[in-house]
Amino acid sequence: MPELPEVEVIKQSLDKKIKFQKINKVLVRNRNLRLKVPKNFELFLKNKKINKISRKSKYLIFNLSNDTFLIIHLGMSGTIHLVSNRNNNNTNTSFYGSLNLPTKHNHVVFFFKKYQLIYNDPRRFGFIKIIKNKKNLEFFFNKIGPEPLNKKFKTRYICNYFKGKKKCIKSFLLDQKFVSGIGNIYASEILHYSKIKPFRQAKKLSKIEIKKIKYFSQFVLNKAIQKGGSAIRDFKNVKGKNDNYQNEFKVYQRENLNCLNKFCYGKIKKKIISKRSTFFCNSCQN
DNA sequence: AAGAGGCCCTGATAGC
DNA sequence: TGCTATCAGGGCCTCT
Repeated sequence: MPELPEVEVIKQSLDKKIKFQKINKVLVRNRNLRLKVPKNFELFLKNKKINKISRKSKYLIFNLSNDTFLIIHLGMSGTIHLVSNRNNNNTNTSFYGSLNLPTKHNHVVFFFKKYQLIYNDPRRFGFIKIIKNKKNLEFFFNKIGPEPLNKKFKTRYICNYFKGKKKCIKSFLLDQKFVSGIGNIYASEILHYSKIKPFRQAKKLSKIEIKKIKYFSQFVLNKAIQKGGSAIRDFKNVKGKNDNYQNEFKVYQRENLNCLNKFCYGKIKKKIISKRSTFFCNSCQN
């Protein structure tokens, strides 16, 4: 379940390896991703150069030659692997998203001079899409709200957005139209830091509480990026098991364990909110 | 308009 | 052992 930090880590890693490289060839093994990979996909990308790699919320963006863009969304089980062409026996292989290249579900392969970039996605909730000019790109991202790390994510913006909204705060943190980049794991973590119960109604939050949510959204995401993302179930990070944000989880998947906050004797509870498991402390979150 | 719920999908795990 | 049920989750869609 790659959220903003995981995608950022992938972006930074890819930047070092395939920026300014030319796509020599594309192989599509399975077109049935969340969006169908079009028939002319391979031909269209052939010989296009990657001029820039960026990220917007959970989307990876490749700026290609001729004002075209390739965007990749990893859904919840998508991973990206970068395999060196020099050794086909998988020793000294560079990869992102998993410690080993899976044998199944390698749906799309991009061939570069030195590397193969492999898009793997068992559940196929992710997609790869070509966008043909900057205006269309802007239109595509218009539907998406600001990132927590963006200047637009202001206390005033949040307060205004929450006016009259009965939906709970946890649901809003997952609502990409309101704020983009937070997924189910970090939403629980952010609310625990903020000491706010996930099922509180958005409109009933005080300004101070909203400031806390804003602050800890940034805090948690930044810390996760620093740690190289989280290695949970489908997502494993290139930096290895000992250095990732998973070890920092205060509530996620800690049901019935003690709250880690000093002087708090509460227990972590699990509750399903809008079909997603949500973790919180029954004592120190108000 | 806002919000609730369904759906897409496969793999891991639990229970019988 | 082998079957079925359940859960995991992001985002888009439909319905009220």
